[in-house]
Amino acid sequence: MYKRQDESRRQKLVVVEQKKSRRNSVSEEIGRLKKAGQNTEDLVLEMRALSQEIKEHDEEIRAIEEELNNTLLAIPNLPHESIPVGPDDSCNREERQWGTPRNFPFPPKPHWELGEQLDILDFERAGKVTGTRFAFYKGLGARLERALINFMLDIHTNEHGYLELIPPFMVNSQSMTGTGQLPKFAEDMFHLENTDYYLIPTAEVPVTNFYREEILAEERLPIYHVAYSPCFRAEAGAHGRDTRGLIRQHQFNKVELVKFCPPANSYEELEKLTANAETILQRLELPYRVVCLSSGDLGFSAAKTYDLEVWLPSFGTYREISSCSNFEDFQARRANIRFRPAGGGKPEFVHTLNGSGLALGRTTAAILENYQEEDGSITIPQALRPYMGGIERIAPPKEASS
RNA sequence: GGAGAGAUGGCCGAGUAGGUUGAAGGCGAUCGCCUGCUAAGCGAUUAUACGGGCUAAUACCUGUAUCGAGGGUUCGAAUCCCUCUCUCUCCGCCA
Repeated sequence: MYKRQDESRRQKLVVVEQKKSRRNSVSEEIGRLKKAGQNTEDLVLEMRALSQEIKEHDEEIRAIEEELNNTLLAIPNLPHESIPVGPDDSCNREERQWGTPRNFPFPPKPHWELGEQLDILDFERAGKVTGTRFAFYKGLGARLERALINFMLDIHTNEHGYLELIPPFMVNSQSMTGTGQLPKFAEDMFHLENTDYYLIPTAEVPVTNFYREEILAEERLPIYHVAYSPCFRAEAGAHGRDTRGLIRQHQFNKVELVKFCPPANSYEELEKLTANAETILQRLELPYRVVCLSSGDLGFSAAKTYDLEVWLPSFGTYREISSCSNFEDFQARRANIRFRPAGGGKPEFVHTLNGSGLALGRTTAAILENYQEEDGSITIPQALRPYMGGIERIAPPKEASS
């Protein structure tokens, strides 16, 4: 199908290019003849007809290319051979576990109850001010979220070698197409009326598109970027799922890791990127496991994905907190991001990777739940205390304030 | 938001009465020469993409396209017309 279209396009291209070649040379000839004062009427007439033909050919080719392009944009990426094959998440493969879920001598509360009792989260007023699936962070809750953002950014920039970017939080449709959100997933995003702008669902979009339409010198690779951004997701089709708490919001914060590298090392880079994200959970001493998504659970654009799942006591399960993927050249083709091989030669597509390092809302939820005490207070993880001005504990307010 | 100016090759910068301009000149870069070394000097080369041919080939030959983007006029457009985008200056506004 694709092959046939492509061949027909190429054939037509040859024909039209021959005609253009003739037009160019004859036009030049006409110029010369006119200068010499000779009659050129016949040639002009002939060229008029030829130009018309060329116009028709160009139109045909354009139509074929558009059709071809549409076909291409709707095709998902090919899964990597190392991932488990299966129809859905039941076939995902657990790679490893880290830490041991704490044994609570009391029934652990869900984070939204803790947050409301501590007066650091306010879902009700967010519902009034905006709507469902939004939250206010308040007092030490806001402080905790802010501390986590800085904590993550510092580790990734200082220890893991990522260069920080603060991206635009809106992007145009071309960028959304480049990373694979468009055209297929338009309903998952917030589109700004009367514009070509979308609120970003993840910093992956602006950061990956940073190098769109560029040819990078191979010496510059690999490129590592880390970016904090809020993320906006319409969560279409998620009615009734995770309706309470911070797990599934229309807006949440995230620190995102993005890599660009030559094809040869992209799987090595995926392991490193995943390990970088894991570091955050380890420093926060949050139990988690790493899962390799099966072919059926894999996203549209990814070739291989590791999910990091953090332990949430009130759920009694692990929940996704980071998703680390290798897109191979899928995004690079769409966004036309290439590199020139060190030895010279034709530009090749880079491989792109990204992963959350980490999603903030879920991290906050995990800290509240895993570090809760019987009286409803929260112990701040050791590693985070410098970012909290030395605060060790978030205690319930003496009197209910509002 | 109002008024004006502009967008040319890695960079700077020519080129508007449409016709060897893929594009002068300069800088930079590369190669060679020269020179005890360095500097200077001299010579040559110096865009990219996509096709076709020939191939071991990213080499070579050849075609097409590209002077912000898209469309139009014309036998022929960097040069004329329209639309859009972006940049700059002034005013207004604003964090």
